[in-house]
Amino acid sequence: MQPADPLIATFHTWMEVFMRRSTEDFFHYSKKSGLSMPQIGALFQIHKGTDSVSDLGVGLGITSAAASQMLERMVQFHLIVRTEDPQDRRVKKLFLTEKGHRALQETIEARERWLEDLVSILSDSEREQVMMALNTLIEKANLVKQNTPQAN
Amino acid sequence: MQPADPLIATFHTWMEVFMRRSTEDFFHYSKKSGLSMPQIGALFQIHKGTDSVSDLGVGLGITSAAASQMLERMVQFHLIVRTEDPQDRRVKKLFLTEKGHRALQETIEARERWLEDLVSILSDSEREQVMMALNTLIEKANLVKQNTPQAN
DNA sequence: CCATATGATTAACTATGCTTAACTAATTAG
DNA sequence: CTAATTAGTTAAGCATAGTTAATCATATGG
Repeated sequence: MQPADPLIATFHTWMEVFMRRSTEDFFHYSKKSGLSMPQIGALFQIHKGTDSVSDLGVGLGITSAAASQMLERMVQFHLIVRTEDPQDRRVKKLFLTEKGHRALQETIEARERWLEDLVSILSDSEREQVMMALNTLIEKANLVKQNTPQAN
Repeated sequence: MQPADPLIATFHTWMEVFMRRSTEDFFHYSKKSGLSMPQIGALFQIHKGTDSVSDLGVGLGITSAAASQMLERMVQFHLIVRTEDPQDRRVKKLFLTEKGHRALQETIEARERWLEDLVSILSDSEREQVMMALNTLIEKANLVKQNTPQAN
């Protein structure tokens, strides 16, 4: 159960602290914005590049029927636009509207609010240390194998 | 909109990368486990120390009626136990069961799976750098003002 | 003791999110 | 041209999650 790698263990501790602080903000934002978690998930998927109804279903782990129904609501709320693909008219192309983009941005910002408080109490040398480590992580994250999209 | 502080900006980038990778895992776990997001939120709250029905409602941003109904289901699923407070018999004390603890642990682990891949491609010096930075963050996080629980 | 306040539950109702099954329209294969 | 496949939608039905309003039991203040 306990990870053997001390760095994994440290990440584990950090995640616990991090989740404890950000989850609450996240839920409260979700409530205030009127967006449900599945809807936020859909915004994320489309932001990530998913652009058809059935792919959205795969990304969210639901049937395409469910995806279609959820989309219908989100289109009505003007979070997403759904247009016909001229190449294959059976397919619907999905895009975030300006409102959809803004909503997604706000969910991210909601989780970051307390990070600002955390950053504000770091000394200059600590800031530099954290900055370098994060940049390392960001750089390396791009090298990690993508979640194989068609793997089931 | 764009944060002036470069460390905040770096955190922002890291969060975007991090969210992109972990949100999907999280949703899939939620599906597989049969736990809904509000239920996971409830487990988190109780793990955090919330131990009465109305406080849980406040923590989740819902009415105590809704909290009571959700608890009833979760008690039936043996995720939570609900006992009478002998001090004040109107109050119900809430605790996670062994099963509840395990479920919560798994939600955290689901988000960490890709972190293991990330850690595995770090060099020794990078590992040390990240380890030190995380320990700094963990230590400082405890000094940040708690989310004022009764602030509305 | 009685009135009031508090914590939790229940009832009635609504919306969302999901499923399966049936259907429509468009594409592709023969 | 027809048959089969694919993308998406619609319908029926169910569970979850939320609301407000009413109720019950326990505490508390006079």
